[in-house]
Amino acid sequence: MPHQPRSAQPGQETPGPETDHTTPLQLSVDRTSPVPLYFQLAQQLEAAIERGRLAPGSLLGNEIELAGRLGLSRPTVRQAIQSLVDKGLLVRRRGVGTQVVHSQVKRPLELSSLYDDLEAAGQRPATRVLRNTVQPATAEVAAALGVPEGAEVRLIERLRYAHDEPMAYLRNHLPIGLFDCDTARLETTGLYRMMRSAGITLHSARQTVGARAATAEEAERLTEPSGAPLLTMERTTFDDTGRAVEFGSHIYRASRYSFEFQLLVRP
Amino acid sequence: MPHQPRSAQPGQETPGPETDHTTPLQLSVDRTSPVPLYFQLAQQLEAAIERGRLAPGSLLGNEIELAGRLGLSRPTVRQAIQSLVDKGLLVRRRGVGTQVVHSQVKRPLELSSLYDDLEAAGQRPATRVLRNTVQPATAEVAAALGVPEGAEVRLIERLRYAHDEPMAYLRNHLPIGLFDCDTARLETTGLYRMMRSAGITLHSARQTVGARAATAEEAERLTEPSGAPLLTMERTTFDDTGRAVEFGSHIYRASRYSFEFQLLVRP
DNA sequence: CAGTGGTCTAGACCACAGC
DNA sequence: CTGTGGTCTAGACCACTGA
Repeated sequence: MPHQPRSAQPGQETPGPETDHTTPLQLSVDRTSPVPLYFQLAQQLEAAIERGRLAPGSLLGNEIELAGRLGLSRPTVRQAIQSLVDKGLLVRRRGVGTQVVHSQVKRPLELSSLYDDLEAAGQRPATRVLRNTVQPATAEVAAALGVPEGAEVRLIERLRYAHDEPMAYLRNHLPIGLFDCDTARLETTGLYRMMRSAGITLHSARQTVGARAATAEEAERLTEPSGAPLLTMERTTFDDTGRAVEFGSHIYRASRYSFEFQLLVRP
Repeated sequence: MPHQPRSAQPGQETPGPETDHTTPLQLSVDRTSPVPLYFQLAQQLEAAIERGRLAPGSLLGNEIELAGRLGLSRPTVRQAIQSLVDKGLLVRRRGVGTQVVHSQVKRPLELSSLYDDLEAAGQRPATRVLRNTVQPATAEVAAALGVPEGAEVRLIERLRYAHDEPMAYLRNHLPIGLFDCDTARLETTGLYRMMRSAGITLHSARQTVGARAATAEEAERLTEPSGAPLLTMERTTFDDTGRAVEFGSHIYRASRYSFEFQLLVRP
């Protein structure tokens, strides 16, 4: 997600090799594969767009013809196209056709953990677990997690480092019994990765991002001067059944971090 | 979107009237209506969930039976259900059935303008346009908007007030000719509302949120003490064809604002 | 006008969950 | 085992776009 080291520059993407506008595009499906036909087609179209074989703005050819060419039914082809429309890669216009979206649309950023972000950025992340206990939920935590006030919840406090420098102070509350919350594993990986490997399917998160000046204690913990601007984030994460699986209340050194994310308009 | 006055409290939702778990739910479609059948069904299901007539976790009844009851085909019913699954209101489990998600999932926040947010929060927003000109695009702006460097783009600088107090300093770059950018209208409404009424369909936005200390000039403009923490936001907004329609670079008084938004995991 | 996507039908077989 | 959703087919008619 969303978190990005300040140092990371949004590099300009180099254009792919010259697009071949003559051949109509090589597409085929494997009916012996367990992969759904619509999914195979969607993957191939997405790859073609990605590689520039389908130029931005170019028409895809009508659905009937595409279905005939692949030996598929029209609904199946439509399902493939629809999945790419949902991803924002294609646009359908009645009476016109289906075209590749103009300009390179960057793919939406994933809901990843700060740990993964740092690792992907080559920042050599490290974690120090300051606390890993079970406590009764305060009113705020109970409301966020949807548990009764006073119910036991796990509290985890961590310092996240990159290149041996503190980057963020992370405070998480989790429902107990959801998955094994081993301190040793917490030190070597991210919370979301632990959840995913426990079979939890993350679905959405609601966040509030703000800023404020660091207190003396916070400043010391993050090796910032007192009063330095901090980024604050509160996040409640939900799984695919709508249950809250995590409530976090974090602070980041604003001098080192900013959040990057993609918002989608829900029509 | 995203922007929320600090003062706004996320009020606890009061539970609806007692759910009737006996009657299977009143559903019907009007075949004379121009509204698609799957959409009518989706609306009714959504309303039922909203009103608590369908309790969280309750099963919806299988698709075949539902189709039979409504006189619809299964694919049509599936299309309705799928749209609600996409919205995060329903969960499908093979071999189990379709159930309403646990816990009230808040609906994703919209990509609205700061103006709309303030207005919705009863903050009586006002805008002062400081600048509304056409300029050659800098490298950064050109990259964000996908236009050649040096091409003419519109530059708008605004101060946004709430209750007669400055809240944010907004700086926008827009492709020229996209829509009429009248200064008078800018003072009485939001940019996104102007775009929408010009027929532009907003699709997604990519944002970066950070924080830093205010410079002397910024502090004065926002009536904050020098060095006060500011929230910074850069945003590029895209329409449904993938074209960048706006690039903004804004600062907000951290003492007054935080951003709230919802992230969705794209499977 | 012809061509496109938007919607809808009435079937079919399969994979997986839970008993 | 039964019941569920997941996938797929081969048609159909309509609404809109652009020439």
